[in-house]
Amino acid sequence: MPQARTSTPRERYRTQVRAEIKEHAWEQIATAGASALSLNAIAKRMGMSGPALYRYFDGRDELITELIRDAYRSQADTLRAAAGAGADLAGLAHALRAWALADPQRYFLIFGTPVPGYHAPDDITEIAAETMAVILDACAARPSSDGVDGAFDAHLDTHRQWAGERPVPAPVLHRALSFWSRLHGVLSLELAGQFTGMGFDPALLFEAELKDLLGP
Amino acid sequence: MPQARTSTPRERYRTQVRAEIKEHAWEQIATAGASALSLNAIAKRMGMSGPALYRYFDGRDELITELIRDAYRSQADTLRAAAGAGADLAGLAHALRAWALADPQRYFLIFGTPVPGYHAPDDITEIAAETMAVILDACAARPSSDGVDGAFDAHLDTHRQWAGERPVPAPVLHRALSFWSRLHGVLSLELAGQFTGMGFDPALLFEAELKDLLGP
DNA sequence: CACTTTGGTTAGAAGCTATCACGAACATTA
DNA sequence: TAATGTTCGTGATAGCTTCTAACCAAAGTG
Repeated sequence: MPQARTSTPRERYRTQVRAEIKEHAWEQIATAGASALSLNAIAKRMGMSGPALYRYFDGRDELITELIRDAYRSQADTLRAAAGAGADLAGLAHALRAWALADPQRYFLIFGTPVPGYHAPDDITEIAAETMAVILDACAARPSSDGVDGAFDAHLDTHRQWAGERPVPAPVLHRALSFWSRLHGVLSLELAGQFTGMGFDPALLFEAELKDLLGP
Repeated sequence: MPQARTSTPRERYRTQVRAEIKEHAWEQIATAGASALSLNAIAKRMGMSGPALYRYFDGRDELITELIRDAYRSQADTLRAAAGAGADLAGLAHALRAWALADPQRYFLIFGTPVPGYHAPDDITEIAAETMAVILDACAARPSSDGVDGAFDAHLDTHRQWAGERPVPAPVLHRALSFWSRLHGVLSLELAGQFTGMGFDPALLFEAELKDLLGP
């Protein structure tokens, strides 16, 4: 059990209110999108008047940054939990898809349209690296041909600092990037509704891409 | 030559002003993103006061819808031009990438974060279908095994209304969807800056994905 | 020349973010 | 217990946004 002595009643209240604010923010984002997030609306729905929220967040940007942080953390936790439960690459893919479908706007908060001026804080890129680490480990666990066969593999062999200290062969790095980008391709198009009206089942396209990814 | 008699001076003025408004809108979108598009700022930069723009567009939504329409048209024209110049699937891929890199925010206007309430007008989906038609034709021009090999191919064989009347075999439909989703995967991640700081060249990942797509 | 349509203006309503100054509740210390 | 300091919430205000309404002038039309 964590030591509860260092948390004064005021701190507890503060963190509780912050959590409640984020709760309402998520609800609002899920229904109207991140661009329609209104501090005023959140405040009124919580029974207090506008400027009160500025006691808890420096402004709209800081709130959104915090939500982005939580989204990254949620994604990393989900994949880590799946990997911890013994999931292989296919299992990770399904976990990722379920996580994305559970809240599409949360997915787009991470992978959606970038705001030209915005630069994510360093700790966020660290959390993103954790997600990548889970994928990399799952890729390394799969048998693969060790030969460096393509120009990209040769390039990756000398540009691998994003993989940290892991001594994985270049084809594994390649597989991880393909895994990420292909699943993101299907998922983002599906979540954005680009497949609606086309008449086929996006889940089957996802499975087909995954099968091709893991296949021969 | 089109008959110029049906265009009165007033109509010419009107379309010219509309074009100028869209010009400024694109500039603003490219630098600050679509969410930061301000009718007021456009008006002031054009030397007239705010509400004047409402003579030309019903509101912000209609302007953005018009920009989205232009973006789709630009994409379709680009791909059609490439196909007309004899480009194969690889050529189309490179044309698409160049088009996306030329204006990332234009790409995200089409494929970026969807606004929950928004539904595109019918003519926009028609233009999107034109783009798909170009890709489908290029896919059909490639030699491919005719056997229906996967569950998804079987599914596509009975859910193919999105391909119109084209009598292409299911594997070709499958190839077109993979082409679209995989290239979108790499492109959107690159344009969103998800690869920055990782140290490898996104162009080479794009080439690797393309090669795998066209390969054996 | 008179009349209608069109383009532009200013004024204003309603909404948003964000800052400021003040009062009230709470916590801590003398 | 009393005094002091910190934190929370308020209303007022500035400045921005979209968008409507009322009005005026200019351009085209009978």
